[in-house]
Order: sequence, then C-alpha cells, then structure tokens
Amino acid sequence: MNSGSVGRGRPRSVERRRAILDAAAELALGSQTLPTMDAIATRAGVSRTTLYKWWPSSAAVLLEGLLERFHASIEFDDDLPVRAALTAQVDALVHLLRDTPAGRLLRQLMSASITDAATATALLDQWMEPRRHAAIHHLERGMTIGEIRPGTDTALVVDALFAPAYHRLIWGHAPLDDDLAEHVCALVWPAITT
Amino acid sequence: MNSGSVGRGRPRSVERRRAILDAAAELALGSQTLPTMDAIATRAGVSRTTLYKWWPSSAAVLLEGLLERFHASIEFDDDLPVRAALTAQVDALVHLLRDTPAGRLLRQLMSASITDAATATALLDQWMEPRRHAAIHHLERGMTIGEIRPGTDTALVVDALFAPAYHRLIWGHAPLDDDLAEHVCALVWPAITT
DNA sequence: CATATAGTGAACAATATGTCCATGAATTCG
DNA sequence: CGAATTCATGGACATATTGTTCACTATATG
Repeated sequence: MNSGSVGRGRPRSVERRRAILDAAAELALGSQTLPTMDAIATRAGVSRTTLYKWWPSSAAVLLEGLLERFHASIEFDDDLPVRAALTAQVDALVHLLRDTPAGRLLRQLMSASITDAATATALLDQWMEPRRHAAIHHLERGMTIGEIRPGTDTALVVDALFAPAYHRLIWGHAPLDDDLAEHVCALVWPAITT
Repeated sequence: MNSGSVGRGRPRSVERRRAILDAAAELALGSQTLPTMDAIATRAGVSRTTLYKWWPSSAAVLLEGLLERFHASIEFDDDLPVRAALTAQVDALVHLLRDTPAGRLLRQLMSASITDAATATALLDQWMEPRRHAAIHHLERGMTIGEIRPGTDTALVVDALFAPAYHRLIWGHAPLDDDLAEHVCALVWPAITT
C-alpha cells in the first residue's frame, strides 16, 4: 500500500519483504507445489502474522516476486523489422520459460490462477496483457507500413504465436526448443503478410 | 484393477463407483477448486475409506469420470479433406471446452496436473496424446497425398492448431469463438500446403 | 462351510488455514 | 520528551483436510 510514502508510524521493513519474496521463490523452485504461508514465514525468519498482513496467499507472494524480478523481460525494439521483432519476443519468452526460474514459477502461478480468481486477474493484467500488448503493437506497426495484411485478427495471431510456448510449459509433451520461436513465426507468417 | 474379472470375494459396487464419479463432477462444476475427498464421499453417500481404496486423490476421481464421459469425443473422419478434418477436430475441441462440462473439469485437472505428477501423466497419456495423434494422422495423410508439404513439423503444427484453444480456456483473456477453429486453421494453412 | 474381497464408521496424528490478542519496536508529530 | 501510529512478534485458537488404521459387516466364490 504505502511502501513508498513516508507514513506516520514504524516503516515497513524492506529487508523482511525481500526475505519473504526470496524465501517464497526458493521454496517454490524446490517443489512442485505452492509453498505454504507457514513454510515461507519460517524460511524467511518472519512471523506468519506479517505475511498475512501484506499478502492474502502464498500465490500472491510468489507473483509479486516474479513480477519484480522479471518486469523488464519484454522485448520491445521498434528498430527491428516486424517479423524479427515478433520472433525476438516469442524467443525471449521461450528462453524465459525454459532457462530462468520464471518458467517454474509461472507454472505454479497458472495452477493457482485456476482456483484463485484474484491471482488469475493479477497474473493476466500484470504478466500476460503487457506482453500481448507489446506483440500487438508490432502487428499494428506492420499493418501501418503495409507489411501485415490489413484486417488481421491481432488477438488471434498473438495467441497463435505465444500459446504453443505456454502449452509446452504446461503439458510438457514437447520441448521448448531453441528454434521454436522462429518456427512458430514461420508457420504464421505467410497467412498475415500482404 | 479387477473391475472386469470375476474375482473371489465380494464384487465391487458399480453403483457406488457411478455415484462417486458423478458426485465428484457435480462438486467440481459447482466450484473453482477441486472437491475434497471428504466432500465427494459425503455427496456420494459413501465412506471415505472406499474412495481412498480406489483413487489416490480427488483429481484422479475427476479424471476417471472425465475420460469415461468424453472418451468418444475425438473427431476422426478420413473421408473429409485434410483441412476440413483438422478444422473439425479443432472445432470439436473448442465446443467441448466451451459448451460441455469438459472445459471446467479440464481446467481443474490441468491445475492439479502441475502439482501432481500422476495426474499430469494420466491426463497427458489419456487425454492429450490421443487427440494429438489423431491430428497428426491427418497431417501425415495430407503429406502422403501431396497436399501437405513434406518435412512439415507435425508436432509443431498440432500445437499451433490446438494450443490457442487451451490457452484461452486457461487464461480467459479471449473467448472461444465459434469461428476460432476455422480461423486458426486458416492462419496455419498457407505455411504447410504445397 | 471357509475364504476372500468390498464397504462402513470411527478414530487418529499431522498439516494448513485464517484470525485474534497482548506485547514490543520504530518512527513522526506536537 | 511524550503521544500517537504503524509494524512486527509469538502464541493461541477453531476449523478443515489428509491419509492411515482398526474392528466390523456384507457379499461373493469354491
């Protein structure tokens, strides 16, 4: 709430917040299941009461840590050609999901999203939509310069580009290959170019 | 285990099994979260011990019910042209996810899959793989008759076709439109035809 | 009959949850 | 300084779910 403003009473401890976010991430990465509030508190060396004061659930703790750690992970380069820019975005996601903790954390958060509407809203608004919007931006740029066919269903194209990566993250039926982004873009490209 | 074979002792009650599967589905459909073993047992009018005897978790109960109810939901028509056959498969999935209980049940099972390896394996083997295989069949048929470009990455194409539907089911950021299947196929088609 | 398997109901320990309260700690304002 | 305010602690509490165990009853086969 008032993390930034200088309030009246004792200021919130940034160290404890850090310790909590880190503990949550470490616990989540070492397990298939969401950490419990209890386990996070113990690991962070903090009382359970403090956790419940600032977060409603362990998923909320995890999400805040994820967003803070990967907020700058959206590729956004208007100097690149449209196809290269889109490929770079999908490629960044593929590597994020495969090679960083974000993949494992997102898996658990997506699981939590299904049973917890608050997590679902937060994850959609703060993780998914910014990335979708960045991709749509390039598609609209492509339509402006006449490279992408006008009238293209950008929402659909974005899903076609990104869904396979999330799909493989969730189901694990096929690997997140290095060339997945390139191949997915190649698959969609002929249908959307003029 | 021995559901079919005529064993030595008291035979398993098919009525109780039915009541349990139905109770689990009803509870799941009326809630965002997986039902508890307790709730299923109570609703089915059965002792909790019986549940634990036959299923390890409520997700397993739910999955068995889902597979039994929708085992025949794979469109498979070799008389159709390849593109029509694939579109029909995607379209069947879209309507299944949107208009039948399968959608809500699958959401919860996918959530459970992330935290429970046994559920993940069962769901992948018994739900996802048969559908993927049916789609790959048509793609290979298309390659044989020279309609689909040889060397096509069938695994990737199948993901591109089906992932958007699951993606929208999970994230809920866009609707499962009536024409989603058609549009997704149209998006992929130019890249895979000869 | 004996034997074997299914189902019941109750109990149990172990975990989590979410909330409460009394207390102490750190900071600002008058 | 003292008062007000907010943060943090630790313990307690009722509640719920899990997974197992046990003694018992029910229904089948040979």
